[in-house]
Amino acid sequence: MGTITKALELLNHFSRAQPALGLGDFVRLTGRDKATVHRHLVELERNGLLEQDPHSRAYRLGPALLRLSGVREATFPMRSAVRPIVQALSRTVGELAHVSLVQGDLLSPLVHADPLAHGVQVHFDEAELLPLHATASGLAVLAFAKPAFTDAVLAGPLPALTGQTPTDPARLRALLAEVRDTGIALLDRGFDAEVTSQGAPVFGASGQVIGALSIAIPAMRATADRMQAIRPALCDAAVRVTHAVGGHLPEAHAAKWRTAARPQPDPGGTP
Amino acid sequence: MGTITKALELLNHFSRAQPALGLGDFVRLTGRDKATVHRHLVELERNGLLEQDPHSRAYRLGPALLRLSGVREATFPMRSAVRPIVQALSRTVGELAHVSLVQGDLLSPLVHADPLAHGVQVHFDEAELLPLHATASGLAVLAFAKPAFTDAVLAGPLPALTGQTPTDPARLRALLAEVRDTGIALLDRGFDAEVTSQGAPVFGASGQVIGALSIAIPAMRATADRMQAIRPALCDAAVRVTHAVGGHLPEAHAAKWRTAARPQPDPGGTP
DNA sequence: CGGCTTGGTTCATTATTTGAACCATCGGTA
DNA sequence: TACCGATGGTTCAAATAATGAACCAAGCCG
Repeated sequence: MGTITKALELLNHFSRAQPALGLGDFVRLTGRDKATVHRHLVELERNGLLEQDPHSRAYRLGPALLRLSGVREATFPMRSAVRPIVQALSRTVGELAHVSLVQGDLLSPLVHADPLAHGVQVHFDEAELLPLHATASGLAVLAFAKPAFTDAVLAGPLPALTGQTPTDPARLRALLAEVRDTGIALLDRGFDAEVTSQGAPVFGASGQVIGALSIAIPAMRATADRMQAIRPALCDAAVRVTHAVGGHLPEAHAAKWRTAARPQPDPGGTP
Repeated sequence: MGTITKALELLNHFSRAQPALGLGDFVRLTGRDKATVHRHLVELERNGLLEQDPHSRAYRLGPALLRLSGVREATFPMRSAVRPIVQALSRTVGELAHVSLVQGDLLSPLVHADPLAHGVQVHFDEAELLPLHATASGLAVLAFAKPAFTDAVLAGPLPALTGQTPTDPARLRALLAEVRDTGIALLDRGFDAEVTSQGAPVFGASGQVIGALSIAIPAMRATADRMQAIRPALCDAAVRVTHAVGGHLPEAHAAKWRTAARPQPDPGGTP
């Protein structure tokens, strides 16, 4: 891993819950030497990616991020193109929906929409990076990613976040095969002990997976029927998101969703 | 200069006018070796700060910026706190106004507001970093910055952007003395041959300068009277911006503005 | 096909990052 | 006042990672 990555990874420790971190916090979080971390922090600050509170000496995300994200949205308005689709989906199914994009071997949230239709609601922090092996979004990505990428992820550490997180590579491969069949990933309480989610891949301009669109439901409301009922809307929205980001849906996938999205005609099995 | 800074400086070459750049472009812009630049680009991409178009192979700013800037604004809403003040100022004086913050030895725009009151209007690209020695904002900053900082900047290269750019350190120091006197910086056609601007410093929590609020006017409309007439509104807005960002206005400065902002009672000179 | 441009890779050389030990400062406490 | 423990920050020899000249590959154009 290069120095640049080591420094940039510091940025990923910020979240809504932890908007400011001190030198010591970073040392604990990264396990790196204090001097190293400090130099990285100073260099990030010099470039405006961080900002140091002159009194508490804690670091927070810097103003350059606003400037740069502004340029991106002004010239390549992916978030604003995707947001209405996610909002519409969230409204029609009455549950939390989000689009997240692959970043290294994690998923980085792009937008989420909260329908606020129920008293109990899945909580989503757009700042937190999501693991690939423990989320429906991640499975949707892994199932359609280049084999080399999937292999690399399955070879890496696969921490169990709940008692139900799939951590065995063999079991994960079986799950991925299912996802490839249906075009949709389903994961019950793999990331959070009280959440079930269902996701569909989102593709980029040359037909490669770039992320996923998912719906997260409190496990208590997530009956098999309900999950099935959601599918058509999910597939439809995933296609729209793919198009909104300038992506191209592989024909194989389009066909899959035309059938998979349809309510199962006969659970007993058809020829 | 560290490796991290070298890599992050690549991000500063993007703008609204140049939202995507190829490897060769960066090599030309930075003067660094192709291999080096390429590695930096790859590492920035891995961390989501850049994104590569799979077809054209050009790089553009990445989606991680959206996520990170979202966290910053959610937890430390500086931009949204400042925007209304800048908009109001822009509306009352009928000219372009902007707040920019110090970042290394440049200014990084935070917000700008366009009143759209005249046919001819100053154009402002929020993505472009501004030099300290050639802008009213920069002079406002240099005048009140720590001497070590000002010295370092004046010792560095001071490129002439127009025929009127002050590039002589001695002349710059004279200008800064004037700025310290009035609390306001005025610069005529130093950055753009057709623009005059006037700026006031913005202070941080411990009373140090962190940036400036400026008004930029097409030189043809910038009569001395008009520049003078603008001052009270500019000072007032700068105080509000300082407070909005959680900053503290040094008492010396507050006093200065109370007098400087008032229309000059007698141009002939008073005791 | 050959020449030109652009993106990307290799590997010996070189400069930069690294980290253990050290210093400074703050807040609390006797 | 002196002491203590925490926290942020700095130094300099040792080790590792960054560098760039030369090279390869793919697309484009006549």
